[in-house]
Amino acid sequence: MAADHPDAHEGAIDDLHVTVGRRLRVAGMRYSRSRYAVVEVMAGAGRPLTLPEILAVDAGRRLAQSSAYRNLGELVDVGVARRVDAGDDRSRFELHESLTGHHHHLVCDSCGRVEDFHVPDEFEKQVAALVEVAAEGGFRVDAHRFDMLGRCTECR
Amino acid sequence: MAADHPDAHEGAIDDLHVTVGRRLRVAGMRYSRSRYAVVEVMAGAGRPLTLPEILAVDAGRRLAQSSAYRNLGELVDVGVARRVDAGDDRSRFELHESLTGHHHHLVCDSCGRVEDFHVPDEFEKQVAALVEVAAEGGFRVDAHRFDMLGRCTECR
DNA sequence: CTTTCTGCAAACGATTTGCAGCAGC
DNA sequence: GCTGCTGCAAATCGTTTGCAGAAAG
Repeated sequence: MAADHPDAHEGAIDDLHVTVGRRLRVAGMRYSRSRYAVVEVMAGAGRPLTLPEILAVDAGRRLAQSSAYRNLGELVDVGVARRVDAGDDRSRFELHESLTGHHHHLVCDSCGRVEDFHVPDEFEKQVAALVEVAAEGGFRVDAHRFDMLGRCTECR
Repeated sequence: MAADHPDAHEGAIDDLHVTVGRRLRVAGMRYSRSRYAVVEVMAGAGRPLTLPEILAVDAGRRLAQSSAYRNLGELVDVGVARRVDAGDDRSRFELHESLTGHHHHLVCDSCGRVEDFHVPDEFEKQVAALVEVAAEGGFRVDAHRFDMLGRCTECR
């Protein structure tokens, strides 16, 4: 539902894989089937997924847990994926914002589910102002994170 | 913001301990020396601390790691402390916002250090508007989290 | 005294890593 | 063939938990 468009144009999912393949190659890595599958799953989710969730969706492929973790770590390193923290003990992963567009999250304290949430430019402008304030204090801001925590529709 | 505690008056540190003691008592718990020490350390830090940091500051008291974790968990349960997530693998703890006031964080990606950061009301108003949007979508927002990630003065 | 803490050590669970064999170019 | 990737199992590491003895009230 939240699989909106991101940057400039970017048409189909094909472009996504082309881009991912390029980023991996630049880093001297191969775009193996496992990695392709993991990217495919994240692209189709529209929200950050835990590793068990990624393995489940990709069930038919019998990808080893350790390989999935390894792949995700590498995808994060080359700027294709991002690790999302939801407060519970497990990490979640989503495609990097350079591929899906800047957004924030709604985190359910009950079930842990995380949904994407897009905010108006107005809000981001305010953030830009705060980045300035932080810079004046000697802190160089590279990114920001805004999450709203509460109860999702299922858990209310 | 945050679940308001009726006894959340801000003032001297004495008041802090009185308040903490009351909240624990209400929950049928005692304000033991260990818990007092942990609260004291957090109050003096002014930023979220990891468990090793808390134990270090409180070195002279030889508090067992497991007890510290247990105390912190309980303090979180009774609304005296809050667990802060900084992206790395360890949790950080700070006094609950009902005791210190609402604020956000600056997180250093390099050293992991987390600093408190207060934002103008203007910003919080925007957040309130977003909370409305989320509510319309069926998500009940109980709290929010805004962090700016980057390099602190030490690590630039 | 009775109930709630604490310390110690063992248990946990998510994530990481060493290694031998398989796949990609 | 090289080189990099995968599966398997063992190793990590922060955090949690079971218990018996030590405080708090």
